[in-house]
Amino acid sequence: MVISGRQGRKPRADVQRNRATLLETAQRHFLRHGVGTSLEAVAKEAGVGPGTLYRHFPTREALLAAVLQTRSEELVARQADIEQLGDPAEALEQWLRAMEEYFSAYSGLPEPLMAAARAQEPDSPLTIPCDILITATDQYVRAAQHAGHVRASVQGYDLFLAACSLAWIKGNGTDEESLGRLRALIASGYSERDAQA
Amino acid sequence: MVISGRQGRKPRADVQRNRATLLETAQRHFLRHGVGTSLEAVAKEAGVGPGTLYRHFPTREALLAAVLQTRSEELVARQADIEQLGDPAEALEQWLRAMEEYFSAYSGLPEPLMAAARAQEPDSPLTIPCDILITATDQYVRAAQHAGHVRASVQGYDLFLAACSLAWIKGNGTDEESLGRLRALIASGYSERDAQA
DNA sequence: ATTAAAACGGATGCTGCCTCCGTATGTCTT
DNA sequence: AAGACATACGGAGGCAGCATCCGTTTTAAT
Repeated sequence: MVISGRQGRKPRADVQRNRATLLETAQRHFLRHGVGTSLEAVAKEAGVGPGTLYRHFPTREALLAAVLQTRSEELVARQADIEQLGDPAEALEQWLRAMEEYFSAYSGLPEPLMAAARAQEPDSPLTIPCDILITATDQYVRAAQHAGHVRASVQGYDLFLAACSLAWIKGNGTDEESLGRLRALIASGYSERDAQA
Repeated sequence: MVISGRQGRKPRADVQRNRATLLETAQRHFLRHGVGTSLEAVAKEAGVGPGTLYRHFPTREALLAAVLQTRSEELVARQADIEQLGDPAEALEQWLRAMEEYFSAYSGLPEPLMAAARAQEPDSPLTIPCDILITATDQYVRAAQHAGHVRASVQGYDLFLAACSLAWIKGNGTDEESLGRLRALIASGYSERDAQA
């Protein structure tokens, strides 16, 4: 019996090449046509057959998760920026904006995110990334609560849902004005009323 | 040339019968399988061909609008209840809940509602119903503002969006607890801070 | 009963999903 | 360098749903 970590053979070169091309093409199509875009079209434009696409990414969600993975560096970068500023309330707000923008990148993204977030069993490739985001949100929330800026009843998960919703609304074409008002409304909703810096 | 209002002929009996059967069947399918259910299946179960369905309701949205129409009596009834209570803040809150429940009736309903709400040109059969709801919301908002219970910056449209979002979240399977917290957060967001009854 | 308008319904063409397997490609061995 | 073997490729094909079109049937009027 062989230890599973040991590989008897170098992986083939075309595998990684195809995977990279597929990811790149998928990202473009998701950007242009939303998350529901035709996977056949992606495969065709990537110059591979449908079978190859499905072997690399068995489901649409798997492909989506892989594309998001490559894009997650943005979020990490913004986290670094956010940690710079000392104000926990400001940090929370910026983090929520960062998530919202991340979620708005492709139209139709919030739906699968929500579906993955509620799942306990990681039955979706998006579940783990979602949990990471929720945990991160919860940390920002706790910090702001500790500083007396955010109501005690608020949970990170709640604000994750809120960010998802805002992204969903934005993706459905609502004007930036109404969106801004709603965002402010939510912010005012989670803020502690007599908060003073 | 005949005045368009005058009908030369009694409408055929099967027309109305089919229409009624289709609406009834569609409602059941929307309830069970969501708004995205197969229209072919609806037609088959209603005992008509696909052509008949599409003649009566040229698009999925048209069918949806017609189904919602029959269900709108609920909302009207709740409006009557709401007008009973004198408190405008309470009235607004109950109205928002009523809309949220109405929107949650079929999974996948919030999406087309949002799409119809933002459209200026009534290019969708849902646009007019949506506008009615938004206007009604605005009236509840104004009354509550006048009584000093709601912040001046809030608009009816904003809370319509909020109700849509809550319904969307609920439809995606979020537990009732988180949903309740989010609802409270929103309520606290639009309320005037120093409001006293 | 006849006629003509109006509605029916299903065959049809299309797109997209996903799988399966014969074939091609790349890697290791000698 | 060449053969052998594993691995990946790709596209044909089956399936489901959408939306349309037109020959046929049903219905109301005469």
